Amino acid sequence: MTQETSPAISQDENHIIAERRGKLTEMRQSGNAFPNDFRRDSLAAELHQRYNAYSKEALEQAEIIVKVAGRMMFKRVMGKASFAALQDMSGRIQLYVSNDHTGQAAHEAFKHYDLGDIMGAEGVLFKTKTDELSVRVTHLRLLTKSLRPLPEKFHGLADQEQKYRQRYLDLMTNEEARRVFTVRSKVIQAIREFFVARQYLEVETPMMHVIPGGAAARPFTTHHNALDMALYLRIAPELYLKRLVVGGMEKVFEINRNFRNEGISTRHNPEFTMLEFYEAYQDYRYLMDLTESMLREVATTVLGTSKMTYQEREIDLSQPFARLTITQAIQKHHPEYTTEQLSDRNFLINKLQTLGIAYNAHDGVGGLQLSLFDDTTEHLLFEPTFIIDYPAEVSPLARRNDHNPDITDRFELYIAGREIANGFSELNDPEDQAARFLEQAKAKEAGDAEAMHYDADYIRALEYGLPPTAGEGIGIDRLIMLLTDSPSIRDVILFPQLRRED
RNA sequence: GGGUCGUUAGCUCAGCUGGUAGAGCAGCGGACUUUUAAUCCGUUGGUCGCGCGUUCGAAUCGCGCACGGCCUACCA
Repeated sequence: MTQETSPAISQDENHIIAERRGKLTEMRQSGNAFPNDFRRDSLAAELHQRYNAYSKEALEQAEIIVKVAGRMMFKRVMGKASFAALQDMSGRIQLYVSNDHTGQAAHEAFKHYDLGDIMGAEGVLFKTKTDELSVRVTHLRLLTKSLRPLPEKFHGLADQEQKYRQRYLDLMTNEEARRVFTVRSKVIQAIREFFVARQYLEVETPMMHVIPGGAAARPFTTHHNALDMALYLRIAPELYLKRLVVGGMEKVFEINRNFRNEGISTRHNPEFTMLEFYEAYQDYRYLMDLTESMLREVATTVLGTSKMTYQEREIDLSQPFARLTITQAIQKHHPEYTTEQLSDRNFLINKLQTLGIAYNAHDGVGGLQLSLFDDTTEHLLFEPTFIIDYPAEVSPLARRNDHNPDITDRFELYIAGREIANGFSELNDPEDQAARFLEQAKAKEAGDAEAMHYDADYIRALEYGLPPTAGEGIGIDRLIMLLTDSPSIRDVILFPQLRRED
């Protein structure tokens, strides 16, 4: 629009691009090089589904005329006849282009078409010697000239960086990439249907927050010019969704992006997709049951099964998920710790120091147990496991347990050694919430960059009365990783965050 | 941020202890009317990521930088 954007094709571009550019110039001279009047009437996969079962003879007799369009992925020229494959959104269909049926002039023109060109073809369905459903082309048109050569046809695109930067190439050439992102789309669709079927309302709350809240994380900062004020990209939608419950939306959910200004890894992208949902008059135990059914239902709907393989290990979502407290989980995997030791502050501090695990010196027993758990046990929770009874000091938005005010009615769900979900009975006591915000604000002043702000507007909302409510967040990207057997979060995000290219 | 591995033709990759860069695919020219990673003949194509150094000589050895993968840290 305003300036050349890199990577521009330079004058001394490689000969392949120069060759193709020459062909495009010829097309421009002989008419509209970018026509948009071809309409297809069939998709590749539909044709295979409907006609693969036909015999050669039956197909010839039926004389089925189809119009297909797509990108040319292979081309085999054999003198007076040729084969090519068109790839469309559903799959591939083979074309048979020949002097006899397509005409000599059109066939000669076809010989100069390039892999990657987008074309439209009309013809009659038939089956080849080897029984492959194909279109015997009568009319062929080049719809969009491709100037750049495709990645190698057999190996596809292998370079990880290029797959992420130029995802379209990955999608063009790698079936696995298409599969992963199709599954992703279907999973989100299935989740939506799961909640809508239960009378949940889908909502969208602000992405730009005046006070970032709802999670312990560092936000991205931006600035609104007209208002002349700092804004933060949201780290969680939680506080807004609970305001909606105050307003009477008793069942709400949101599937949208969160932004956290932290490191990047195979499990972290600065922007990631989160499902959050809230239901009034329910508690965290109900959420655990609901989560189990949802994951089972989504997996069954999308994959056809609730059993899957993740990085060569079996995950079975059909069995009831384990439910363990933090200390039970530690002891299950590290039986050497006694219950007495795990409730002894001095023992825990000693142990954490010995193991070289970072911990907060002000933490009580619960926080120290959690530090030990995070470092020694979390990664071992391969089978779906709910960890329950989180300490209040690390759960500033969760309701205190009725029998033990030091812990909250909260759980996290671990699968394949990773946190997938975090849910709790919501703290709806505005005075307790105010006190906890104050503690967070104090921690922030003491240097904890991830501590929460005091959110007076949220307290005001609670003072109108939040019904007893259960709420949960599920990391969608990580869930997709499990369901698609992807080792890196970058494999399930279309355009993961990378450094600038130049 | 730290550690580690990588970056060679448009793509996939070789290139040993330093001796002036190669294959397959793609491309170009030719043969071939049912191919399946089509085949056969001929052929074009390289700032070996960038910079500095060591050396008579560097894709190869050393240092620095850029980008990426993996591990790790912060986190979901």
